[in-house]
Amino acid sequence: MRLYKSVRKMVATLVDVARMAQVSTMTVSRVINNKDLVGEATYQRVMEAVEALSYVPNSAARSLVSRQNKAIAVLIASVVNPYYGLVMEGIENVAEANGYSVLLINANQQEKYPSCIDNVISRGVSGFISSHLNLHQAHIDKLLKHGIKCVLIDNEQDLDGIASIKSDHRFGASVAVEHLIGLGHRRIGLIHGNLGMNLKDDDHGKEEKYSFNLWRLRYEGFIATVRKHGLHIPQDYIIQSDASIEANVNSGMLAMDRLMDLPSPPTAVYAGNDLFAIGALNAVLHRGLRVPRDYSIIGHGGIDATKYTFPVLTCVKQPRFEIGCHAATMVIDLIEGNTREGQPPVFEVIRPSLVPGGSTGSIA
Amino acid sequence: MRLYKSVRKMVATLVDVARMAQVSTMTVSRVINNKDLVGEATYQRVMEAVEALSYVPNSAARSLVSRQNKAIAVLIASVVNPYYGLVMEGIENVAEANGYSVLLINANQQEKYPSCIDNVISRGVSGFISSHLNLHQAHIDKLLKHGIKCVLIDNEQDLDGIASIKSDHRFGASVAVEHLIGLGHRRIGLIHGNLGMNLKDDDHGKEEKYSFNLWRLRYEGFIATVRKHGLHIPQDYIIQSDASIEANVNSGMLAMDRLMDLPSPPTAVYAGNDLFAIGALNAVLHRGLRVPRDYSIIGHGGIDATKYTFPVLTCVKQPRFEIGCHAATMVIDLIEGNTREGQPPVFEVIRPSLVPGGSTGSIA
DNA sequence: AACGCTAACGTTAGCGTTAACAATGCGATT
DNA sequence: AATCGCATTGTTAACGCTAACGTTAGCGTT
Repeated sequence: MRLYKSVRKMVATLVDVARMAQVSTMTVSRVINNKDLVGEATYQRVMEAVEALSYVPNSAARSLVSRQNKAIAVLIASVVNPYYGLVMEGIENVAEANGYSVLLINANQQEKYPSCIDNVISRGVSGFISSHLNLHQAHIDKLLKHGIKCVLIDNEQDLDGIASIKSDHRFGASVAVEHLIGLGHRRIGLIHGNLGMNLKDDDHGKEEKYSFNLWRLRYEGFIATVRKHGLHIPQDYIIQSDASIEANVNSGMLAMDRLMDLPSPPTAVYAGNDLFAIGALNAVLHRGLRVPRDYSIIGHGGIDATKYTFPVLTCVKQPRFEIGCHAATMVIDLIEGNTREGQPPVFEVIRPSLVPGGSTGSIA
Repeated sequence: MRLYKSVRKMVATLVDVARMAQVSTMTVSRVINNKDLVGEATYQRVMEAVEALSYVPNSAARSLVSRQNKAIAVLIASVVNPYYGLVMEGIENVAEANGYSVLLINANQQEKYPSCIDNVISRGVSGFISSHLNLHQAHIDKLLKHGIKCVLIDNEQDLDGIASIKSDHRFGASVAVEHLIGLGHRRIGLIHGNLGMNLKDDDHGKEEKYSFNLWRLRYEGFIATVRKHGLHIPQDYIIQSDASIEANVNSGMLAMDRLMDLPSPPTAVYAGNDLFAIGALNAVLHRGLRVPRDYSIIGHGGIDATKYTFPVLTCVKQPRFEIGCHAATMVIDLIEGNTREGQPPVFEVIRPSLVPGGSTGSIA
């Protein structure tokens, strides 16, 4: 006789419940899954046993047999980035409402992607959401091969046939600029991040064509809109800054300083993200000037911090919560086969909207 | 002959790898777990097969047999709360470095706790961390009964014998007040949240004694410190506000307005959290007054938003990243049995530190 | 009365992995 | 040469659960 059970078994299993309720394990299984027909009396007896033993189903066993574990892996670049909070919240909400769990995975460096992907596969999750990463076809293919349904949020590259959600950054930029123009501004500055052109030819990047880049899209939206209104924007009104999470606000300040130092500075600035905008705002205040009296400033993103500034920052807001909800709904639909077979993958574009604050005003 | 395999098997398993490498499954298992001795040649052969089949171990099967799934569940009240970001980051970092995954669970309402706990148990995680919740002994007992190791971060109630991490809120408050007194302030206001006394006697709360409440501790720290310096603080310098995440900044503004309207207002304010402080700051600026010229303001927490204000907010900073790291290290130690059997559970107290900013200054 | 039908429940096997033990082979030791 | 020891690999059963199918009893139908 082997001594497998040396570690005393402390947790009740289906077998224990079955024994206690004097039924077969299958009946217990049916009861706790609310399916098939089970007699009323039996049902009660089983439930009592479940209570008495405080039985909780073992999901490892479940997913082993069902090849589904009702979990969704979420890959994001940084938990700290205030942008993701609401996205996560949206995902979590929908997931929870559908009985799914969320596996959070930090993919802060591109080199880590492969191991993250393996991790995801190994965990046997049913669904996968990535947010604002730069996943390649190969990564996704591996996931798909393992039967994992994928949804991408604002992936840098366009990937064929993968369900995805994108923010309409170009549109957002145009909303911002239209707002400023509507207020009478004709000299408008732009602070943006890395446009993703002229990439260094490193090993990974050689064959990549960035068909999607947040900064370039916002830049293009800006240019298109000012052009549409026939405004002439001098080259030195457009400043590229460091958008890394650590530098953000600071580089916004530096950029604004440069703009204010121009012989003929802009009267309004569209900052490509909220932290730039906050930095710009602070730079103005630092000189003892006022917003929006001296400069109007508008941000893009809609993070909470925009509500904490004085004056409150006007910004273009991305519906982050909704994006998260959408993404989760999409994966779950994919997992549960709610989408018709032949149908092409969902490909949603979400439009941001203007949130008026106190940092923009009519030109004097 | 049954038709089990009707869904074509698309993912390679140990058996496939074993067959390809002409060895037993056990040998493959040994190879991928890098343990026991495996011959060099065999090792290579197996690894090749693993590569060729792009085999990824099935963690459901693993955890079924090992009763461990190298996952840690993290229960927090709100993903959006900027406070948790860095805590999560710390947890994630340590977890990942040790091969653990993080299961994120949103427990935004106290009524949801039981189902969250069941969820955690069902998922069969090895470890459990909760952050800033109000878990009861019963919740934890259920987890422990199922062999799940628990660590609590700033749980509202003290629970016997459970490893936990606490911030020294009282000390933090004293640091803040000492800082203000050091600058010459003698009329100091306090904005705080619900002290958790005089609780309504609802069904759940009848037998509860809150031995730990963030706001009360900070309040006590404030009182003790001003008393130590022999300062007289009139009752109307102390304002209780709504600290819910939605109201935070606004209620900080309202509170500061009330303070400024006093016939003899304080010269400095210790706001019990950063968002209160930001609100207070904005209230001052709104009146066209200046910080710290007219009022000094200090916050407590150290969220990123403190760096975005103008002037930058002086605050007492809780080492959130470190707290997360600690918590994760503690659970993993518990899980892997690195702690001696007889040893009492770890019970750590973390002290915050002052982060000087521009919102506090010497009294005129 | 023989039949079929169906609701209610039971049996069996298998999901992919690993712990425990067994077996093998080969050089070294006595 | 027989024995021992060790390194390496194999065999078996079990983890907890559920899909697929089998069985039973009670009912109505012809």
